[in-house]
Amino acid sequence: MTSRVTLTDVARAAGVSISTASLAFSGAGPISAATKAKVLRAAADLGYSGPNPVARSLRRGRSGVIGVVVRKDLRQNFRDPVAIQTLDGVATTLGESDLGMLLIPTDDASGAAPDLLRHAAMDAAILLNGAAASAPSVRALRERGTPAVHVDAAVRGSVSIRVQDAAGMRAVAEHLRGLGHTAVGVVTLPWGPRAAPGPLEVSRPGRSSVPYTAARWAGLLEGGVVPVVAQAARGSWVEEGIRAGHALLDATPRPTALVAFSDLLAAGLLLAARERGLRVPQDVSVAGFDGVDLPWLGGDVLTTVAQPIREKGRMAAAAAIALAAGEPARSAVLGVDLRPGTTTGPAPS
Amino acid sequence: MTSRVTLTDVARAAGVSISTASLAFSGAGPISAATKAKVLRAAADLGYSGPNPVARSLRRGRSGVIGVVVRKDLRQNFRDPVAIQTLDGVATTLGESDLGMLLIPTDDASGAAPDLLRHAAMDAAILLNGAAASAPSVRALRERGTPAVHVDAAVRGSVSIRVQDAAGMRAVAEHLRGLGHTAVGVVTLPWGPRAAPGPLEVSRPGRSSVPYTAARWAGLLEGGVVPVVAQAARGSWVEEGIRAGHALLDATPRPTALVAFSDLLAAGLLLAARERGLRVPQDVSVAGFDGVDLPWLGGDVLTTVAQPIREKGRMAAAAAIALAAGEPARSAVLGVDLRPGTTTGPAPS
DNA sequence: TAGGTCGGTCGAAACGTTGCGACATCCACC
DNA sequence: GGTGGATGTCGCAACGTTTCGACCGACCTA
Repeated sequence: MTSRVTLTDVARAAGVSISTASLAFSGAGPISAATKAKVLRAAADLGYSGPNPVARSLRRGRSGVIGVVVRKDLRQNFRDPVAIQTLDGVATTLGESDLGMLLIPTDDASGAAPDLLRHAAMDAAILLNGAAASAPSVRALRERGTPAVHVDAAVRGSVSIRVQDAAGMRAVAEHLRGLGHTAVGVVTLPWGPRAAPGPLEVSRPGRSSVPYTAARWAGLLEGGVVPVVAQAARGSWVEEGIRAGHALLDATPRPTALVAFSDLLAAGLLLAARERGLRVPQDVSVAGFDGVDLPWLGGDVLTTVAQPIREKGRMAAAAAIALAAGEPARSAVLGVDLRPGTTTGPAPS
Repeated sequence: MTSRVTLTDVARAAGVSISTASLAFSGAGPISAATKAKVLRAAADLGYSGPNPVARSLRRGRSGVIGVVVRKDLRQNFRDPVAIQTLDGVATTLGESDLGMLLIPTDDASGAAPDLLRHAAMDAAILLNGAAASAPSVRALRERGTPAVHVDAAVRGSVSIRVQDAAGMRAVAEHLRGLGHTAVGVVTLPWGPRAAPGPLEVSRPGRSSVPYTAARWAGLLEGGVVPVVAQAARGSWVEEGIRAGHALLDATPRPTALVAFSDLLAAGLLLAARERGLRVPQDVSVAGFDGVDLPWLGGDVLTTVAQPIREKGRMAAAAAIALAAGEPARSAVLGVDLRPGTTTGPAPS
């Protein structure tokens, strides 16, 4: 039902050859103004709305679509301001090049890549958020020969766009040490696709299989902070922060500072502290990671590490565009920025 | 660079005709197990990863892609839990049919439909959130002959999926009247693409050009509540709720109840009231619309009208799938449900 | 043994474009 | 007046698939 009328019909109606009619639309190649007008006129008369995109793609060998691989549960995915801003950056840059953005939800837990990923028409793919960098997805793209850009994860032989996770967390650690904190509690992002959420053995937590989670933990240690108690979250959600917050504040001796691997988690920590009647930062300091806006936090300004999220998305899109065109693309690691707020202060004596 | 090897190569390598090789993949039509295995074997050897989706689409006359038209600024769009859940519903249902989801950001303000909307390959389109139902987008789809499903907006001659906006707001109005409130302040969703945000003339506000905003306002009146003061928001954001909340609470006499056209706005109202040291609901009642989770609200449970957001998305997707297949689809208006919480109470005497 | 059926395979014709090379036509210039 | 270069226009061959109808054995039934 799309368009029954084709370029052939238009050409016939205009009294020109198909090639000429094509020129009138593609704009590439010499064509007289008169002929062009004649063709466009005929097209309008027939209700022809431009060349069939599928046929054009086939002929050109490019679909004009970039696949964006996201977590299956969009609800949880998009509840995360980081994911949203990344996506926004991607959309902005793709839009500037008039490229389509095909959303491909994948389920990390299931062992197989979705059909869409294996069969949809696309010139390149962007795997968002590291989480989607699960083996099946990556393998499926390899098999298809579709070039891929990984965000927040380094994959051998692929382009990746990341931020300085370790350095950022190191800065937080040093900030807290400078304030005299020695008893620090931590809530991390999920430790791995199949790792259980909840208490984490602080002495030897093992290495997280999520690249940025591992890097942030490492940064903490590099900065000289060895957490006295830690919790792994199920996701970057406020509720998880609240839950973890209570768990961490139950520890004895009570930590004087809490660090979260995301701002949403940090917000949860803050709320948990408030629920217990603890003053922030007098009784307990709280720091996060990401640098997103949390307008509902009230007067507090969260101490956090700002990462250039939107820029990350833009760079990923730019890389994907290059790869789609057959050009090389470079990986990048973007800088982060410790932004002290009102939620961290000197350790209580 | 996608796949240089084609079905022709595979057929040759397997020693069968191209048609037979095609059958081995499409599965449609009779083919002996032996031949099929032979073909798949040859395909694996050559690194052939299945039929080229573009060529298949051209031949089949269907692209397997549904366009989803959203507001240009994804950041603001996806900050809205309603939009996200709708999208989640759409994604779920499309995923079940292995259909692709092409995100098409549109700028309502600009007069033209984006190139993507006019030229991308898709079998049908879903216009989300009413906001995207601006004339240029709709016209562009009409011209292309692409069937469209409108969410939260009724467009003549198109399928639309909506909720009972008026009835929901009427229920809120009756609820508040039952509690004895007579001085009610309101913050609405944007009044129109070009309408100025800020104070609204309550006696004759004019008709909102946004369908659901108009319907909710009408519902309020039907329920017997004539606002004593009103503010139009710029969008469904907490910050706007806070701003509007202060403006509304500045009115004299101060309203005893505040109604918001969305839960995010209601959350803002709540925060504004708290900032002023007002007790909710003893000093002022607050009600919202949507029924989304706001885990960071603290102990309060917002009185609101729950709408089946995810279901709305699913129905829109189902309708789009039907239209894409050339089948008819029905419009629908989904029911809503007043859910009294702890934020509304008797009017102070 | 002849006729009918059916499972399996194949050729060829689309699907709707684009772009290369060929071919006119015309003007300018020596 | 002939040569050369623009300038438009056109035919034709892809692009990689699917699908329709034809074909050909083999098996079944009368």
